[in-house]
Amino acid sequence: MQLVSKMFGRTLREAPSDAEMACHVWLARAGLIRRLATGLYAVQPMGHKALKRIEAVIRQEMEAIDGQELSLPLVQPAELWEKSGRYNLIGSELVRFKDRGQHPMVLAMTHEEAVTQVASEELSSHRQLPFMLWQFQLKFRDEPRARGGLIRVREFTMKDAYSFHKDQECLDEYYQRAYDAYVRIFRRCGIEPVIVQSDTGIMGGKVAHEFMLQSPMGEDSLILCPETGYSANAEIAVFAREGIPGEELPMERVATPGKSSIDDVAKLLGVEARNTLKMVMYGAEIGDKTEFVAVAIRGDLDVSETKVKNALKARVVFAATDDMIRAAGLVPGYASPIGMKGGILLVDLSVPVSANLVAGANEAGFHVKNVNYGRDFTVAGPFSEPVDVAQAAEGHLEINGVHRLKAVRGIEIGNIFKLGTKFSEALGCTFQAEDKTTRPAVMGCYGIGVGRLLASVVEDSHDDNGIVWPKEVTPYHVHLVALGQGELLDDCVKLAKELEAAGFEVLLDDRDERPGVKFKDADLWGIPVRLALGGKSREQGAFEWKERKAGSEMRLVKATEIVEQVEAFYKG
RNA sequence: CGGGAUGUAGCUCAACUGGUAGAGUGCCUGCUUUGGGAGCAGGUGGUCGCACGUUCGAAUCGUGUCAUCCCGACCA
Repeated sequence: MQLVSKMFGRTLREAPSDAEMACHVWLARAGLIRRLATGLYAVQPMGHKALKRIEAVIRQEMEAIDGQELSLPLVQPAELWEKSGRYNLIGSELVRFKDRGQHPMVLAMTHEEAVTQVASEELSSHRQLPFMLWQFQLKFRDEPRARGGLIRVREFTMKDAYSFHKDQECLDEYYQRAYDAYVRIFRRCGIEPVIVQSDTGIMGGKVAHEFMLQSPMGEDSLILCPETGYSANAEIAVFAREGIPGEELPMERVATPGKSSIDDVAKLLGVEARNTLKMVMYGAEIGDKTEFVAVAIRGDLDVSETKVKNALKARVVFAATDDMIRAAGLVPGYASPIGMKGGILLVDLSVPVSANLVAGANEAGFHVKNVNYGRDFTVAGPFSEPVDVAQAAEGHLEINGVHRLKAVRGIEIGNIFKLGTKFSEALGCTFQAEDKTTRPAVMGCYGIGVGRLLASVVEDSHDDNGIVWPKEVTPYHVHLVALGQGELLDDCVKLAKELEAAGFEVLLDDRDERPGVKFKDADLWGIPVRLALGGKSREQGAFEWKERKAGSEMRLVKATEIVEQVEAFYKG
């Protein structure tokens, strides 16, 4: 048993001033985490216990889908990352350094390279496939912006799993098993995940899902359609454009002095934002070239940079500078697709279905009315037709044009990804197939940030007084509160030993403190079952049984029946 | 990397117009108290982030720097 009087870590009466999110406040106030530096946290003993419970759940589920646990190094030779092409692809979030022999090294931010390298050394025959390797391992990502306590940190433990298959079909089948295992993991942690399709980027994969905790504090925007079941991260969500039909009118140049924003222009001309055409300009690194890219999109929509990046197969897109814009013959604030010279012009699907838009005139202080796609301009560059580069939002039509989409926020707590053969090809992870050909393994990867999941559990399960642990991940099963010393405390120790003999972990508050202090701390720590022993209950040979969850009533339970009832509670 | 803000006791925060450091809480001691963060008394605890400058004198003004937080950009 853990005696509170001896437990390292104390509770705080007030939240640290840097705590914004509820999970950060309660983890800090309960003494489970302490900040060491930006994005770097110490997890104190009680927090560590909860982490280990979460890991145990994950380990069970990984074993249930035939995963084999291993351990790969955090420090890796840069060479490995050069082989996969990510050494130069990834920016400064990848920490690079040299060891004493001046060899370039990195701190791994994920382990695809290492696991593929290791697999390639063992794999030779299709008979060995499929297999799945996984680990709990540190990752280091020098995030430009850590936030939310454990929600977004720089160093963290991730459960990362990698599966290897002889073909796509086998991967597809396994992917579904991993998907189901993920649902079980989160439910056992008390979270009902929202599952969305997610960006696969240029990593070579085609299908990926993110598991989200729905929360207004989430960093991601999710698009859901309750009627059709469609769900996707907003950055890739598809939707039907509502057109603006009309007979094409002659273009007309109008003065709009000092009005360069969509809202200002629309107001001045007495039209809606949806009747305008806006140009959003980017620089894009494609291959080893930097290209100027202009996106023409209807004024009521926002550009999804993820979609732009994917459409262009670009590594990076960034906001274009005024110089780049002028070099393409465009006037910042009054840019128009008509008269653009050079570069790539992407046109969103919203543009061709909308008649007589107001666009810039490529001349400061002027716009042009009644601009129509096809008649007045078309796409330029590698694309022959308009593409989907708009960000979906609340109220848009789902792709079939029948139902309205909903938007919610979410915290990403896990992802699964059909990687394909990108890494196995790059690192030579091949095998001999039945037909004697040599083929690269088809891979999938599956990640869960353990610390972020811990924080998400708390974010999802707390009240005004502290944490409310779900049964499966609570750091202790029973919190015994001794409201006195001497024989009364002896009785508590006796019960604690009985509970431990039955396999439960017990926290015993043996401090010589007033009851109020103990109850306040009990609420902060949030152990599901609190058993208090005071003078009155002791006379009746009973403990006061109080559950942490909302609305539970206190009741007396005879000391002799406690173990049985705790067993029933945790089985139920 | 842009925009905004903040750095004073372990924690949360005060300190006017420049005059030499405060409260609450925590921690230690004693007495009283003992069912929802007790009361009284005494005590502990700070190079006012750091550097330079202005000044007779700087927590306070200026410059620089570092750190932290928020918004955005970024996020295999």
